[in-house]
Amino acid sequence: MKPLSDTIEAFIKALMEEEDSQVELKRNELAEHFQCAPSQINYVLATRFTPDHGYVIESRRGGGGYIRIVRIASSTPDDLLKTIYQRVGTSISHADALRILARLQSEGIVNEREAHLMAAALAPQAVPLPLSLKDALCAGTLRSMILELAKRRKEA
Amino acid sequence: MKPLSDTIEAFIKALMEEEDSQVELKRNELAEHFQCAPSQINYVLATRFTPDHGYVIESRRGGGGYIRIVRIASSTPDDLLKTIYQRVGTSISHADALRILARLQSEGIVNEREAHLMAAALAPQAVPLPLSLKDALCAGTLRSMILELAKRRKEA
DNA sequence: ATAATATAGTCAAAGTAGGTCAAAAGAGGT
DNA sequence: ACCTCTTTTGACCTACTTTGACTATATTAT
Repeated sequence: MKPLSDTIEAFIKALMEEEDSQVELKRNELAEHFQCAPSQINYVLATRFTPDHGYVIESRRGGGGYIRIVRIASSTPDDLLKTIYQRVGTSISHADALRILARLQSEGIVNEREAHLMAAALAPQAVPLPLSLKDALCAGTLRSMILELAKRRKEA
Repeated sequence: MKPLSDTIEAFIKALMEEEDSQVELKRNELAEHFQCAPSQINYVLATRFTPDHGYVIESRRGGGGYIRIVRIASSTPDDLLKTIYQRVGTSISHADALRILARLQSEGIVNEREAHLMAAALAPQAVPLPLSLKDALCAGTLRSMILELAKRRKEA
């Protein structure tokens, strides 16, 4: 049984397909539709529609309130790589790193196979490291791979 | 009386026969079915479905969690991956790791871009680690990527 | 203005599910 | 009996999901 979150995510993405990379929805209606707590919607947004994923959320409360999800217009791939590189910084959680990989794939900068390969490189290794170091290592590896991608773009 | 582990192993293998060398199962359900501790399942996986045995495991926790077991096919490139995987072991020098990447590329298992991406993941990170750990980390990362390649060959 | 109503946001707790590890139990060999 | 290897279990851990109580903000009615 797939978790509701996945279903809601797919639902929203389907909507975005139709409407030019942008949807506006009512939190309560959506929650009603899926028979779940309204905050469930927030959870889905927070875990699957973050800026790392390439989305921006706008919303308003009160009467006539809404939630708008906008797909960030992609600049050139090179700019994007630069931005992401900086975002990674010197420490990043494994979960955030995976979000960035999803982004790279959805932007067509890497294909699915490459994304999985990169994810494999980031997998929590059997090397027992203190948590603080792990995030640093994750960042270092990811940055290194991003640089490689950027470099190849130049060469091509 | 045959140990439970053998029975569970056989059960899983039978499942894999039906479903194209690939099963997805719920740890708790399986444990329930065999009236054993859930961790028993992990034991079976750890002792009978390792990469050395030709299997790769993926899993997810939380609601909707699962364990997927994928059998690595045994055509020639797969055998090579298997061999290389064993060669890597639990510790490998950076230089040796790069040689292995060269090999993977010359065998046509990865293309140049992928080889470079993998090399980037293995680049000595700016994380200060004792040399012994670095080689272990290098091995872990490389093994992880090799498994990913093996898995994808199966899926393709 | 103020109050009522309609939304959305936050956060922590509960729920679900797999992972790890070490100790206890069992089986076989000497 | 004793040692060793394998199996089995349970306590504790980590990760992901779902919910609900409480909060914040906007609109509408009085």
